Amino acid sequence: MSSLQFELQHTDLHSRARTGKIITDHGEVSTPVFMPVGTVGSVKAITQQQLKNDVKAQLILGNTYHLYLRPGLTVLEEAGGLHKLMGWNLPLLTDSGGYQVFSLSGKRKITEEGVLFQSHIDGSSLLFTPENIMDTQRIIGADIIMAFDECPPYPSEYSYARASMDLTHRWLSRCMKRFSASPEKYGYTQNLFPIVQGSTYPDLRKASCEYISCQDAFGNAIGGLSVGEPDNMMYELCAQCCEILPVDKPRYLMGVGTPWNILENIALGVDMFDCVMPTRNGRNAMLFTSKGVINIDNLKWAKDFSPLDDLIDCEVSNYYSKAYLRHLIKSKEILGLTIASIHNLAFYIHLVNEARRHILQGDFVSWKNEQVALLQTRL
RNA sequence: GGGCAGGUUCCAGAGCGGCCAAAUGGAGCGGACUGUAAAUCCGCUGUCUUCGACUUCAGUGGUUCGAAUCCACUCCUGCCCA
Repeated sequence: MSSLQFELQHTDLHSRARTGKIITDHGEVSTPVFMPVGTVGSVKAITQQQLKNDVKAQLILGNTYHLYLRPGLTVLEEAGGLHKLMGWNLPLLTDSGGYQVFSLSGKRKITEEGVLFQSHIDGSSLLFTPENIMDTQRIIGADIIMAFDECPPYPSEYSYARASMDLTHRWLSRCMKRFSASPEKYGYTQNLFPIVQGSTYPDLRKASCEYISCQDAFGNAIGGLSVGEPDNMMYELCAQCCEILPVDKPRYLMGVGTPWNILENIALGVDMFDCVMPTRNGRNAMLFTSKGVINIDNLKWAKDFSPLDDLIDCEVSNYYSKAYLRHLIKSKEILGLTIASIHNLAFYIHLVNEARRHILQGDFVSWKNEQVALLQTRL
């Protein structure tokens, strides 16, 4: 079986930040990369064309739990996979449903075998196991797929965190066994990323990173962060993980985060990020811009006819004014959701591209420190 | 000119003697949101510095221990008849 490729291009002298390239059968991805989240095969409120042309996304996410429920396996299989169903010919990554173990904690029961979910749509019982999650991700057909894990909440007791991590590790073995025993369905390569857990406990994180590193996967993910812990705690744990995880493999920090979170974690050696924040918060009136954070609902933008952001390379951000977007959002016009989502995603991707440029240029740390302060400004 | 029905806090609209600064919507204002059960959710929305105090339910004057609620008149609004 062939594998994806990761080429590490350049490592910063003053931090652990690096640039690289992931090569998949659906194209190349420059890292660091931010991946928009399209849970059900849709980055909410925006089209695939907008994703390519305005947002300039290189890779987007789908979610196994959600896609399994709708549209379901028969549709996905007959379509020839998610790429074809949704009309996205660039790389895709699917999360396994491990996050739903966390976010739908009131609707599931964890056992050694797997997780028994009560469907959030119709209440029916569904057993997700490492094996059937692999099978489902084969049918969805993303270029990168994730191991089935448990994302424990913050805070978690040590004993719980340890047991949860061990379970995730046992599930990983089952995932890898099933994955390697099952053929790719659509003639292109898929690769499985294992996920580090261990909650907020350094010794557990260390153990998990060491365990994960031994699997010799194509890339490795850090899970269980950005679930409510303070930023500094996240950075410390992430730093620790990046020191252990292989240098020559991409590192994916799952679910992170704010623009400043992303810059800080790039500095620690993370290559891949995804987060719902630019889209969800965009739909809820929060804009991330080159000059700081805007709540476009606020009265003070009502007569601000300046562009959303004229410092980034996005026609939508350069063209529409704050006053207009405020009007759309206040009026609950559907176009407002689209413009806000495109802008926020374009901003995130611009930011990560700038990070790459500064890493290559050699002034990443000073640029990053300046940006981290600036981007948090409440405008 | 006559007959009905009404005038409540930004709007709509409950309340019809004390539990009313006044339900519920909406609008407005503010906040939250991190591998998406989210175009969602949570506050605030008469004045004052909090417990609390004070001024409100078209206006004026009454009845009553007590009135947005009852009575009288006045002023408005809608519909109907001349």
